[in-house]
Amino acid sequence: MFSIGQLSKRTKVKVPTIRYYEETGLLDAPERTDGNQRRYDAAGLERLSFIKHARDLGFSIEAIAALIELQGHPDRSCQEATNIATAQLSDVRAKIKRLRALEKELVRISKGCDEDGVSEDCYVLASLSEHGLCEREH
Amino acid sequence: MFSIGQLSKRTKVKVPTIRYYEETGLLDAPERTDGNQRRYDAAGLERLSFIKHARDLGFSIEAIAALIELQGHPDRSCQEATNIATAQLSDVRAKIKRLRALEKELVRISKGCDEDGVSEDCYVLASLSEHGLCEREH
DNA sequence: TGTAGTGTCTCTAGTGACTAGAGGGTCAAG
DNA sequence: CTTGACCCTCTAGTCACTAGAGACACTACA
Repeated sequence: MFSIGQLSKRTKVKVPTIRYYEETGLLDAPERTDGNQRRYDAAGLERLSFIKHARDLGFSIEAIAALIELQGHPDRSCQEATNIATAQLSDVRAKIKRLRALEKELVRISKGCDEDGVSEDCYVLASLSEHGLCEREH
Repeated sequence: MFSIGQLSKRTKVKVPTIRYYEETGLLDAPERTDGNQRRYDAAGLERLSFIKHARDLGFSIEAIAALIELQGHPDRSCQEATNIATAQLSDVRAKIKRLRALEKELVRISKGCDEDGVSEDCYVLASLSEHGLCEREH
């Protein structure tokens, strides 16, 4: 049995975050000592590791709740779990796409003035003022 | 002079967001009609367009406040504005890098089971349970 | 058994950048 | 002068936590 602090160290999830997961129902409420402190078993550790891993991959709490729900239903697990993962993947890809557009624009903007010290019309500021200076939508 | 709704339409910034910008000091409080409604002039429109554009490029409110501050100081504008833009650029690049790692991992995970319908050990769920199945850190 | 020090408890409030809703007042056209 | 669209302030909610206060529990050592 682990205390919340030990669980925190093993999973690298902070103590208040663990309590937050419990509050939101992602994590089952564990047993308590006589003094009202939480004591976790191996199942709690496993569950929290799962959550941590999914969060690291950017899944929302909601998506994780759905995945956990599926763990209890092996009959319909695989396809639905894959769907959730695929949705997460397109989300990530959309974000990448958008960020790459921003990257290009920012490169263009910041190249404008940094070469010859002070110019009276700052290209960065001018670019932000006039959308017309942009090469594409963002 | 524009009402807040007209300003909203022109800039595509929602009305409550405009009020929020005013509240946080990003936007100057405009004149009011006798009936206490906001009336904006061209300067207000320009300022809000600037903010919108910078937000679209992912600058934080804090960074935008700094950029606005610089607009009043042309003597030290350029270098500092470029620094802010460059910081934003590295931020964007860091995010892209991380997302690309996630993308790879998600591709790997979701390829695991979607081919032959139902399998009793869902690879998606298994992958999330065991970090050891991952190819790299994320 | 006492005590010191670390860990844990609950509760409230704060983060960033908004968004939603209630309950009212104002403006402009017809 | 009424109708309907617009606007006002204020509070509370979003997501996924994070921070802090004030109190209580556990453990190791003397």
